[in-house]
Amino acid sequence: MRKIISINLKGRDSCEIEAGSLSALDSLKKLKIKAIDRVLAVKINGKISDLSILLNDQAELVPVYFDSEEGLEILRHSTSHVMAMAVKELFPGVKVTIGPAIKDGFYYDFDYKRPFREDDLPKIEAKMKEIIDEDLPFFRKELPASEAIDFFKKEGEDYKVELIEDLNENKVSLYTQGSFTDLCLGPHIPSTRKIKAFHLTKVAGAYWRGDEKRTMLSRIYGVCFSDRKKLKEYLHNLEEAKRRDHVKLGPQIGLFNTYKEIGAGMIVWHPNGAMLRHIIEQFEVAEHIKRGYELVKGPEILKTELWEKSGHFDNYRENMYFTMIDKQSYGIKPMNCLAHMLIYRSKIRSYRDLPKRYFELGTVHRHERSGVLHGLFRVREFTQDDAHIICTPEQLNDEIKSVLDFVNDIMKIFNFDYDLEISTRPQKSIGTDEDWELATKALIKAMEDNDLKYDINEGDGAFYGPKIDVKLQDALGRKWQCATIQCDFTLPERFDLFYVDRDGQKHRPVMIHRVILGAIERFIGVLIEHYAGAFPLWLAPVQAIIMTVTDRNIIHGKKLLKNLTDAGIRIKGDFRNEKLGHKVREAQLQKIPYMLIIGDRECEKDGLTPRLRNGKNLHFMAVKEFIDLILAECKEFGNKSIETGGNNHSKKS
RNA sequence: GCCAGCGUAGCUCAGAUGGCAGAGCAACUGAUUUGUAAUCAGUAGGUCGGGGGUUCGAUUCCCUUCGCUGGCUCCA
Repeated sequence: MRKIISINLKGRDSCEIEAGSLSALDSLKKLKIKAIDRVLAVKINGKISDLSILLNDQAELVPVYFDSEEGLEILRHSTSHVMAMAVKELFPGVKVTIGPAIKDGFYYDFDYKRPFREDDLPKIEAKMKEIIDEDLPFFRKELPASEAIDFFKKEGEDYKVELIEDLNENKVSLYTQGSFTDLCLGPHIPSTRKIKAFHLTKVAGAYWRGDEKRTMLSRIYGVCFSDRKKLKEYLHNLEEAKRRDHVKLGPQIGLFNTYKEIGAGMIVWHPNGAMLRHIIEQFEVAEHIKRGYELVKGPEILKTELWEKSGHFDNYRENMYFTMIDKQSYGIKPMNCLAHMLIYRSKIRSYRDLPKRYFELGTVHRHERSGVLHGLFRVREFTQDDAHIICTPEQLNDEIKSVLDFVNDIMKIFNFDYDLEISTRPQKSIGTDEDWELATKALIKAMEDNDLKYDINEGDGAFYGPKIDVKLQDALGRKWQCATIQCDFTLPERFDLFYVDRDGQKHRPVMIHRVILGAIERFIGVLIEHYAGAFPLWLAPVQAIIMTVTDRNIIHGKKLLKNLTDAGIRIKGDFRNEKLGHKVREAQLQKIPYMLIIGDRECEKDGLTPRLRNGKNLHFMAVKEFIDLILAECKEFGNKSIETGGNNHSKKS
């Protein structure tokens, strides 16, 4: 029996067709949508599908275009299938596993008798281009799981068999293009020629199903965009990121270095970097004192017994270093909380004393696995701007809220946008379910009270409590975890912390662990890349450099050097017998904000002419005028001179 | 820790199918006295990351170790 159905473009044209007579693509054509060749898939009543699907029921259609987020995901996923096909043709005996779309591209994991190498990529890429030129259509087929298992067994694709068995579905779908068939939910692009711009970028090892106890597979990464221009743009951004790379830039501008004779993951701060740290640390101390924190300082090593008591020994041992002193085992601290607990416990506390807010720029050591180390971002010794707030359960909400405000204030000063995530109870953890629930709710409530939007990160909390993680975004839009706020009911219990309440009875306080910048090392790494080494004046380790034109000007230059140093300006002098252009070039490469040119004119009129690092010259000015200029600029924290694109700090819309 | 790649002067890089190790910049010395991204000349600089092996001979081939890079796992 013929059935007539009505189809329409969401909120627009509609028409009637015979059920099962037209594919989604033909229907879209019939509805005369724009730029049909840029459509990759379709949403049918909200559900995303292949264009080849036949319409059997009344449908509201929304075309999915190439450059939409969903379109790109489909395109990238299909490209991964094309890559898998190319690899199978080039490397007989290879087994395929999974190959999803990811940010900017895709990957596919393979099991082959040898891992893939970078120099395999051009061959694979060439093969992929052949496949794309053949314009092979993607076919979808649904079949019972058992049949699919038989099919993949025959093909020798054991990983696919395992995947289907674990799916526990009666029916599965397969996609085929040319000689290649893959287990896949879809949807896919109509045919391979839709792929216009891709590039294979790197090879890497990856564990089967992310489990380090299972087979090491060989992963190939690629990027893929809707057109060549976007691909070029992406590659250009990579170059830009390389130009800002703190691992290279840091040593070049005299901030820090690493030394293999000292050891992996250990940072040595050179004068400019030590100055930068000092500026940031001083700033932080002042900000904390302003907000009612007290400075404290714990030792670097504490008895192992204490780490056993806190739960670190059971839950964090692999990351800790231990040493023996007089037959006593000690652990080098990986966190700062223990001493803070004992400081609290050193007196009987009344509810009137709470909250106690202990702040420490605490240097910790963690045994990070060698493969994860990277520049300042992952190190084995680092300093946290760490505080522990011990308060009554009633105060918890307000305290979390004020920490969130604190984070917001500081991020604004450094000109960072950020996102928030709540991480819940992990597998390996201590404490009761009730406490975890209570703590998690407290975090959520504080976020909602502050009208902040957040994501949930299941099972990603610390072993002693859930946390709010702050992911800041740098000038290139990359995200970094820095601040974290963690709620803890367990350590107060383990250390038997209490306060005496109005009722004269002992009660258990709650503890918040929190950092604002996180690890100073990582934060400085982010800053270097954010500013490309050209720090705003208040952070610049060297704010200005005096450069003389000839030796006649040295006396005046030295006088200025003293005046400006006395005024508290971080200044250097370049009195070498070099041409001015040479001195300018070097200062420029060092990204020093102000170059103060001193020639005969400046000597006669007793002043200086500043040149900015952007190449602009200011007018001649007296020393006093320059000092005022600098002090005023420092007060702005550089927020006017950098553009990071909008100042949205995660407020709910 | 695992997979892959890499390590030659302070930096950027050449080099040799195994036969005395090179350039530019930086450094140092001298000349030059200079006005906004590199003045000229000269000098010095290396157990080719370390250790072991194969070889008449290793920076080159093999093993091992240290370090770096990109991923995986982990994380501030």
